[in-house]
Amino acid sequence: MRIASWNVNSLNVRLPHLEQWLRERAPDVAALQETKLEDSRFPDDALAALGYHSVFAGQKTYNGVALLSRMPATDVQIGIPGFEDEQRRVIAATFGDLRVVNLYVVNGHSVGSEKYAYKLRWLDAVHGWLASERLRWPNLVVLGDFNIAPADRDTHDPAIWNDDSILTSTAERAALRRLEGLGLADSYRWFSDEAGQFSWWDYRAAAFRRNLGLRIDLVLASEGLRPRATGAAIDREPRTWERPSDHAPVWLDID
DNA sequence: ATGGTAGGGCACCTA
Repeated sequence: MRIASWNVNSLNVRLPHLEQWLRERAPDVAALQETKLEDSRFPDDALAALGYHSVFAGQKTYNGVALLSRMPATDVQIGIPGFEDEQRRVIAATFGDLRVVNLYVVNGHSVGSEKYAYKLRWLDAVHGWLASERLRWPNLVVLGDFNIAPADRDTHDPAIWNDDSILTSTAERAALRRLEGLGLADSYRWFSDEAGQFSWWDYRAAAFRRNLGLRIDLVLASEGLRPRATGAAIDREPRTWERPSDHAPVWLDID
């Protein structure tokens, strides 16, 4: 079973990319972020033609998340329970014995900004919710665009991406570690200790060609899934296509 | 190099 995540940065623009990628990589579950589409415009018919069910929570212009799956979703949850938020950043659903939580974590703009405070508040609310999800579901996968690079080896330059930089600051990394403290592991690290493996590259300054990136798209999995895990990947190929998303798809394969 | 590029939507905001 392949569980994937991809920040598509506008599904309106990236639908052809997504269709090709679904055909080639055949994920069983795909979590999408930054769909930037109102629900009435979600291309569920086109995705159904490829054999995927869709559940989604979108809005105009910004944010938007979706879960595509071979089997229908049950127990769909949109948003963080008890946390008022107009921004569509969270959708969760159950597929068989697996609970899947798709997150588009707040970017945060810059350390100390209002958006940064919102990011930390939002992550705190996610932590509280996931603590109960973790008890309810032994097989829990929390994946998406975390907008946090877990460690220095997940950045192209730790001098730039330091304790005071957005996406790598001390408080952001502490929030990520708190989520991991619930018994969730960065599953990519079950398979690779390599530095310089990135999932996002800025559109500017030829960052992809120069591999100036960050690994901020993560698949956290409950420790009980580790014996079932058979591989993890960052799929750089769609980043080489014409008019790409700035993010690469990532995935975890489990038996 | 406080720039650079991309998406949405038509003036800037977000990333």
